[in-house]
Amino acid sequence: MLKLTKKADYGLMALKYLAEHPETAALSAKDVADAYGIPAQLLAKILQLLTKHGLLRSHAGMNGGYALARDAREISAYEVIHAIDGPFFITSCTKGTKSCELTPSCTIKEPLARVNETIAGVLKSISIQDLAEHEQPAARARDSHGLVALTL
Amino acid sequence: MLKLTKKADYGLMALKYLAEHPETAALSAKDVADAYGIPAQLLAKILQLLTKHGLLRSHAGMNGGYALARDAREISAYEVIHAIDGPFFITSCTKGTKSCELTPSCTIKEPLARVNETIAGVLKSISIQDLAEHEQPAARARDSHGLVALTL
DNA sequence: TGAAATCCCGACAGATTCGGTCGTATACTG
DNA sequence: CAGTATACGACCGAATCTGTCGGGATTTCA
Repeated sequence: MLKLTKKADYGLMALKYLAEHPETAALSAKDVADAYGIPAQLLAKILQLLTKHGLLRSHAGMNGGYALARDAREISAYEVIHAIDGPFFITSCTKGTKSCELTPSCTIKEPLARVNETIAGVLKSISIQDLAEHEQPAARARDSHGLVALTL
Repeated sequence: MLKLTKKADYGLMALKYLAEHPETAALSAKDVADAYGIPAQLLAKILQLLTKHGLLRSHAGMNGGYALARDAREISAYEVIHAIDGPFFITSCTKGTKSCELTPSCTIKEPLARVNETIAGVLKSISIQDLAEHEQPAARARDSHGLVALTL
């Protein structure tokens, strides 16, 4: 399936929202949740995670809330996803650095590890800022799907 | 998480195994399952799926089994994953062509749809043959992670 | 023709993960 | 002190995933 969890989605949406409102010092979890109609308490936990990973700065109390810890250009989608869903590996057997113990003959994961890196690279190349500028940059001379090339 | 299901892993492993044994006319699900120590009945169902999607040809009876329906070079990892896990979308809200009804304000998915295409493109560029030749082609003048570029 | 091997397929149970809620504690503001 | 907000752990229901079971159909071979 290869799909993001809803939490990661929510996290990206929230950061995008924060990036779009740089004028306000901080936005509460509830503000953002209401803006998108997502469960406030769930979003709160997500934002707490992002704070713990240094992507956001939080402030309790009245007029408190969350703000980007860095420029939107300096926060990649990869960081967000990684902070929320943890490290991802395309092969289900890969856990940390060790190969799969269960099926020692799993020779598939070595080539897929490279795919993994490629995907991670793509995600790293996308910043929150990119998401915020959702005015699509129009198909400026690009082929079918962005630029894809993999030196396998 | 962004990870393949075990089924998809098994499917890729099985196809790779078939690609590595072109001399035999057909291999039974049990043969392949034993080779990798994976549940035979589960693998059988996976191979049936792949057959239904035209990636394998099956033959019942003694000395029956499965064989690649095409040259290993002509079967992409994308097809395998797609056949087993169904269409994948990186954003959890994307269902078919319709936008997410739940959160109509989900503006995140448009940029991510492009990431999705990129990933699909990478997966399409990898053939079963590539997996079978797991002698790594050595880092032949490649930067950090294959070639990554995305015209967002 | 009958037995063995093999594919085919639907149903189902167990485990895991995910989404979401609740309750409580803590921190800041005024 | 009262109100607003984050912080965090426990928990539950739902969905998904993994794996198993059982019965059937097809082919080969003796």
